[in-house]
Amino acid sequence: MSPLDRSSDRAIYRQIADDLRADIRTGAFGPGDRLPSESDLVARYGVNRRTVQHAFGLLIAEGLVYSEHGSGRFVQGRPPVRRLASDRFARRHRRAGQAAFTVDMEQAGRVYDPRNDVEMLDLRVGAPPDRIEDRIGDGPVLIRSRRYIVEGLPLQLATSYVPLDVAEGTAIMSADTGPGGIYARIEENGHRLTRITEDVTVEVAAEGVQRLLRLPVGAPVIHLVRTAYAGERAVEVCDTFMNATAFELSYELPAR
Amino acid sequence: MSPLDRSSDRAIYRQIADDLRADIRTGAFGPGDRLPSESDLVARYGVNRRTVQHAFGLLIAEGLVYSEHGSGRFVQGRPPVRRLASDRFARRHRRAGQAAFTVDMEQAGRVYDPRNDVEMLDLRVGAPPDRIEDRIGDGPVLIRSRRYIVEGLPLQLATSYVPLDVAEGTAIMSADTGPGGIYARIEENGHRLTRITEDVTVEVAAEGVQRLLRLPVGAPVIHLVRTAYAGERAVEVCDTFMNATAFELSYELPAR
DNA sequence: AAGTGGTCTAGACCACACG
DNA sequence: GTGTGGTCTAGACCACTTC
Repeated sequence: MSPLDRSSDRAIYRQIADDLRADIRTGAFGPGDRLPSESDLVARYGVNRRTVQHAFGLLIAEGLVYSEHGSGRFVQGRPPVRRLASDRFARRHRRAGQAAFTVDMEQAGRVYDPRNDVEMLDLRVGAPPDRIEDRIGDGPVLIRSRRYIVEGLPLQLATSYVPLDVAEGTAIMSADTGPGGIYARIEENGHRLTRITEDVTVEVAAEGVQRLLRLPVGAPVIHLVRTAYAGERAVEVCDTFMNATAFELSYELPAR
Repeated sequence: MSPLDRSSDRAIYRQIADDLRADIRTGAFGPGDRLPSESDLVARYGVNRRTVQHAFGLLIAEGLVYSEHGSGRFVQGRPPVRRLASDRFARRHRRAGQAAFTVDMEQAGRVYDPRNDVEMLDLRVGAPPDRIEDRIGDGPVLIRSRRYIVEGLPLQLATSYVPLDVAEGTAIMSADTGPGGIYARIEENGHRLTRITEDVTVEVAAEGVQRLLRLPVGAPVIHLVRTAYAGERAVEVCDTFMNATAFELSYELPAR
């Protein structure tokens, strides 16, 4: 730890954040370690508690640290999962019985078991919300909301919308969609997928999302809307919120 | 404006943020409008100034509001630019003399002139940094750093690395790369592009990036690393930081 | 000069976690 | 109970913008 430079242009809270960041990067504090408490740092630097909190606010926003009320602040673990968009939907994976998320986690070397680590939040027939209706039409759809938990941390919320006539009579209607996931069932039902689009934005997590992903207030999330087409028809829209610090999205484009 | 509910579980600063957010969404304050000052809100809600600041902190993190020291806080304008990744590198655009960024801005209806709105930050021959060397090899490269300004706002920083033998003798070496941009010149020089990869992460802006993009402290940026291949060889790596609230990334994938 | 936001201090009450 | 972080108040000094 370096002493504070009170005469510096750099704000005190930033200097403290710099110190802690350096300690984490050099490995003085490893993943999962508890960082010094607010009162420790107040004593060490001779500053106010709010100033220490301000410093932690930065590190938390950076995804380097997380806070547990009543317990302490800890170094965030694992690096991002690389999500190979152009490979994860490959038919060969579906044939091998693997859904896309499982492919990602396996390639990232994470411990993930689709039988235990997916929570069904909602499963019903209904009308699509407005911004999904633009993509999939206004007929009745099957709505599947689920939360993916990896190594104890919720990484992703996904809500799939499938036109009822596409889903009906398949395992898409039930909690367990079977090997290869939704896309395998859609293709078995006679809709051969031709192309998939993904639209990616970065947003600050709304309150529901923030709570379900166990994120700090103000944390960014990746909002990804995927649309799968069979010919000209959209046969699935998947609305996904991902922990922004936990993923790297990887795409391959043709150079037409 | 609704009154505060002091007995609510919802923190005061969040209630104030909710109020202001609603006023912006309903259009009570439009793009570019100045919001009430801290002292206005202190008087209106009967809270401390720090609490008002905390509320603004959320709205700023959301990209809804920006702050000008000494002047006030203002409603952030324009919606995100949709960046059609699968189309923007199409050869037909290069043939038409348009670089990828120009294609995006034109499709988004933004006022942008590549002759005035690109600042060259760096243009030299050197060694690639480590994380780029992994992609492009350790030979000498041409390094081009530029900042893209749209309607007065810096939206993107991009640093291109091109192996010197690919760039030499072309307009890539000079400030103005000519119609169709770098990729047009690379292809003219005998390297036909075969594929492009893009790796996307979300990060909190480091200080240099934050200043150059005129972002608030702690703001998220999209970090996009694009690699262009001619056959097996990487002929350009472009390291890009984008204002995360200003872009929507749009991809199309084959359903192989 | 007056108004604005940026930062910092001092002190307080609360909710949550852990032993 | 004790320690932890979450929130709020009161007051202060500073830097920047505008008139």
